[in-house]
Amino acid sequence: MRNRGPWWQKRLDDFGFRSTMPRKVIMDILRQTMDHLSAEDIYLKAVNMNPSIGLTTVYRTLDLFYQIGVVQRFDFGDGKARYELISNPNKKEHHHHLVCVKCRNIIDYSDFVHEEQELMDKTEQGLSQKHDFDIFHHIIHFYGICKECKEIE
Amino acid sequence: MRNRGPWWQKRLDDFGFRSTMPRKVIMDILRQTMDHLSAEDIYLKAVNMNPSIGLTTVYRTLDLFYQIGVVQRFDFGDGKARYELISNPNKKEHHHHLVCVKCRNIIDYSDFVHEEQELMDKTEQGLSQKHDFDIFHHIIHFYGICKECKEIE
DNA sequence: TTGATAATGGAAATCATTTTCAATAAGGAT
DNA sequence: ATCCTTATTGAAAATGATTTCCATTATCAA
Repeated sequence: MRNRGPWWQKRLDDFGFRSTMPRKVIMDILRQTMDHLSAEDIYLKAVNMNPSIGLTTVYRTLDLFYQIGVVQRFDFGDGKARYELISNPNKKEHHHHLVCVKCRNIIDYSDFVHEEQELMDKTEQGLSQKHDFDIFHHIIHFYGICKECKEIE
Repeated sequence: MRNRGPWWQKRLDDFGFRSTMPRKVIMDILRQTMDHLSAEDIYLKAVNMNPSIGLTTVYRTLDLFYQIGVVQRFDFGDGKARYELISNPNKKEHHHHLVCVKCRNIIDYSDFVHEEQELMDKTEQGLSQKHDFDIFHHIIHFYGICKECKEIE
């Protein structure tokens, strides 16, 4: 039975991967949060839903999801990878991140994205040509101190 | 004897840190390259210059340099931190990175930086206000495939 | 229902980085 | 120049995230 269910299941199928219980559980977890979860965060939630799921599988699954373009993977500088679902595969909804270097909280923002997008497109084109480099995507992170951490001290 | 030598030595001194042999060696290495070296890259070069230098010291020194604002630290997604000297502490010469996801090579670019800077300043201001967030710096990385890797296949 | 094999989980391995701790060396005071 | 305090060092062990190994299990096309 081919190409049934939600888009990410179709994508698994298209790539010849199976639609297994751990993959469904991990996908559910990703869909139910706005946070930027680490592999271990996800593992803890997954075990809660089905104790038989192993940490190894979580790592493997997240990597698989990353490879087939179902999640984005970020590194915010705390030594662990963090994952975010790509909710709509067609229009890559563009947002970037504010990272608090104190509490390590991450704020998504999508303001200024329009002007930004223009400049970024222009920059990408220019860079592609100048360096003969095929650009797939870019990331922008702002680092600083968040409201709460400012107030604390 | 205070505040002698190059700016980074002054900075060490201002922070009350000593100017030791390993620190000098590591600084020399950083000044002699345009590459984005990992701790181990630097360790290998350092041992070449003075076999008594230990890997631990390299990690510690790089972290120290980072803390006092002498180097920048980057993560390009290959699981190891990479370091770049801040050549002039006053005018933070702004450049960003093109990262080849195949060969992991990194190209610095400083084109488009002027327009980019304007937009980034504007964005920083807007975000700071909206989220009451003090922004210190930002990073922009472009990911893609470099010229050489395209030609290979 | 079955059979080939993709996927799994647990344990052990790996890799970058950090911690511990006793020995050493930088640099202000003498 | 020498002494003395203590920051700094190097080696080994510890840590933490992620990966590999491998025997068992589960998915899905036939």
